[in-house]
Amino acid sequence: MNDLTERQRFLLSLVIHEYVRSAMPVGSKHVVDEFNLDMSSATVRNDMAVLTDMGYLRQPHLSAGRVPTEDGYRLFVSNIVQETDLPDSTRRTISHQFYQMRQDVEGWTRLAASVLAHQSRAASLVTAPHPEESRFKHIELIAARGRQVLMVLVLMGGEILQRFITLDEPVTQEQLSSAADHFNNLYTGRNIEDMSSDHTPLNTLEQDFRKSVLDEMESAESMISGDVVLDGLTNVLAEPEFSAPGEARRALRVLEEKPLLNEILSKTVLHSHSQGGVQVLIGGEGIYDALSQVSIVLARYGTPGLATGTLGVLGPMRMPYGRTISIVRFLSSLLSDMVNDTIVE
Amino acid sequence: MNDLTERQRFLLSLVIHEYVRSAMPVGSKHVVDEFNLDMSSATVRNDMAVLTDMGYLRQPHLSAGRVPTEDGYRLFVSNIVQETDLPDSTRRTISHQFYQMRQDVEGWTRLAASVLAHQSRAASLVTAPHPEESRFKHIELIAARGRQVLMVLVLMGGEILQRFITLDEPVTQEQLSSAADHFNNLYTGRNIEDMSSDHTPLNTLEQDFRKSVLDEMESAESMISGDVVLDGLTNVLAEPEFSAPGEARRALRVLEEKPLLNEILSKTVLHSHSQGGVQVLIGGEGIYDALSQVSIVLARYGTPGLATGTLGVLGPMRMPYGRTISIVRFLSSLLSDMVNDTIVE
DNA sequence: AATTAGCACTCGATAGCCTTGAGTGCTAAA
DNA sequence: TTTAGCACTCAAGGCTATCGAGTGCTAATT
Repeated sequence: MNDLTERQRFLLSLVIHEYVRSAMPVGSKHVVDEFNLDMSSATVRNDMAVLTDMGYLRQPHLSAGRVPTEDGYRLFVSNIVQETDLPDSTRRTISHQFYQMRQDVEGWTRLAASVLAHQSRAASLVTAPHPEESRFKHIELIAARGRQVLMVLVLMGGEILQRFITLDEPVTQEQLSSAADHFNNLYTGRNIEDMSSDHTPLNTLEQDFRKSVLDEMESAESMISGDVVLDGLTNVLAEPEFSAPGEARRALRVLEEKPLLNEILSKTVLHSHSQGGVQVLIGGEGIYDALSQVSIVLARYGTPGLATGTLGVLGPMRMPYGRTISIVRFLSSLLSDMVNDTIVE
Repeated sequence: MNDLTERQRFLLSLVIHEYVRSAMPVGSKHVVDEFNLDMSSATVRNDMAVLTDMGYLRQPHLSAGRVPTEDGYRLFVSNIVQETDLPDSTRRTISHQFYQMRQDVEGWTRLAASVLAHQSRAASLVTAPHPEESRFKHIELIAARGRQVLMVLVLMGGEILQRFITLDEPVTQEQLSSAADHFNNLYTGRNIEDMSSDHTPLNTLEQDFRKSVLDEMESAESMISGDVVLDGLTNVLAEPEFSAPGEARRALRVLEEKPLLNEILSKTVLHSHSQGGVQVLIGGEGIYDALSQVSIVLARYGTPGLATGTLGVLGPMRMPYGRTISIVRFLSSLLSDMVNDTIVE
């Protein structure tokens, strides 16, 4: 496939491996020596010339070794790379950490981000699980100071929304509790549409709250992902490609600019090269300038239709893809299990 | 004070201003020209020699200009600097942003971090408001899948804790609701001690939950601060002192390593140089190696005894202290007002 | 036909050397 | 006490020479 001989693809993978390891252009002789190849450097040279012509390799300077191009990485990831499985002991350790966290939903995302960052030695991002459809589970109304009320809204799936509401006139906790009870009896299990079309008579206070509840549920539904938890940003700073002034900044900025990040998280599902559920976005793909030096390995987790989230890793394009993909896949399935085991329905 | 003449202190402040601006060693002639001083460079030179002898300035190389030392910055911050107030228009814009966020408690900390980062052009950190004492306000028990129960615990002050609990046997939502009601009647407004010494008879299920509630409240109380929200990490990467390989990493790592960060947040209240409520930690103060290149400007906000949080800025030691202190102070008072206006009690 | 040895060539990186100039400390005059 | 004057220091920048890893091409070898 792709007009490449088996040997050329093999050599491409060797060059990528070596470049990932050393971060320096890889020469023909170097490859032969390093991997004890049973051919001469001239042979390698010829094939490398072909790979360069085809756009998979590139020479930084005319007299230096070869470096993989974006296309080279892409070919490698989609056709050549094989995942390097995590050692069993590591898998067990991680599973155990999550088991101990099973009680603390908020802790999951933080733990996932932390584990991803450590294992991949890159920056990680994890969004909390988020239901695709907002369905009412439970409401609690709590009197705060003055005419303020704290509304705590629990959705099917376990998501908790909280919001302050300022009323026109003060009310008692009893009135609030009664309104909450009323809602809980009326709406539990129903989605926005259901609730909108319901015309059970409500008193003025309740009508106010009903509007707030619907508002909140709608904004929850339209949100693609909840908070993004980041970790390991400093890992990226250790990479040599980001020692040039401004490069590190450009790369990490992607993670701090929420609009851009959200766009990438939502679009990437379509645009990128998939590896059985794990998405790999290599170097901006000509679309995102800010990503020109980095790659992102992403996966969704959870149960489609119910609650899903996204998790992934951002690192230099010069990244150990086999290993990273394997880590992301493992954590994705682990988190899916967590979500499924404890989902509120 | 401090054996320094008025002029020497004045010159120190000029050198710091100029160094903060240019990031380059400041020479005697440069100071005279830049600020149109009515004295000769030789005079400045003499005073700068004195300041150097006293340890407030330093020469990177024997033939270059002067750079402030940690002690120099400290003297400057504690005796010389005057705050540069934010323009009224900026203050109003910020106040308005917070006003629009008034309903969304979780949004406060994020907004505060974002504003801090933008205004100070450095990295910012904000912890959510956290009550010093855990007092029970409300509990909600929600059946999840299998024998799992989602416990939602609201504390006085508005903090919401959520946790999954696995029971030995399945129970109905009715049983859960009844237990929750019981707790709400029994414990509202009471603290841990109160609750521990209460011996109202409870059924087995309720005893289990009571233990979980107390556990959770205790761990909330012992937590010094909630989640730390970070923003603007990439701002720091633009600073020239962090272009040296590894320096940026060392500086930002402080923010990613939670144990270290927590230690600093808690200890700093005592150890550092205060500016009327705003704490300034300059260059690790010989204690924290990781901070040797950076300064942190911190303030607590909220109401002591009720709920408090911490917010601040981390930037290069070469930082516009007057401006930064003023920003931190402004946001601290703004957040304090927010907390006081909407506190749940 | 594919592989390999041989070779001339390219060009970034490193080292050495020189010049430049901003900044210094000191001394003597104002 | 301040300032003018001056000799001195030393990093930074420019120039040149050398080095060597790596290349592409051609001709010989398998």
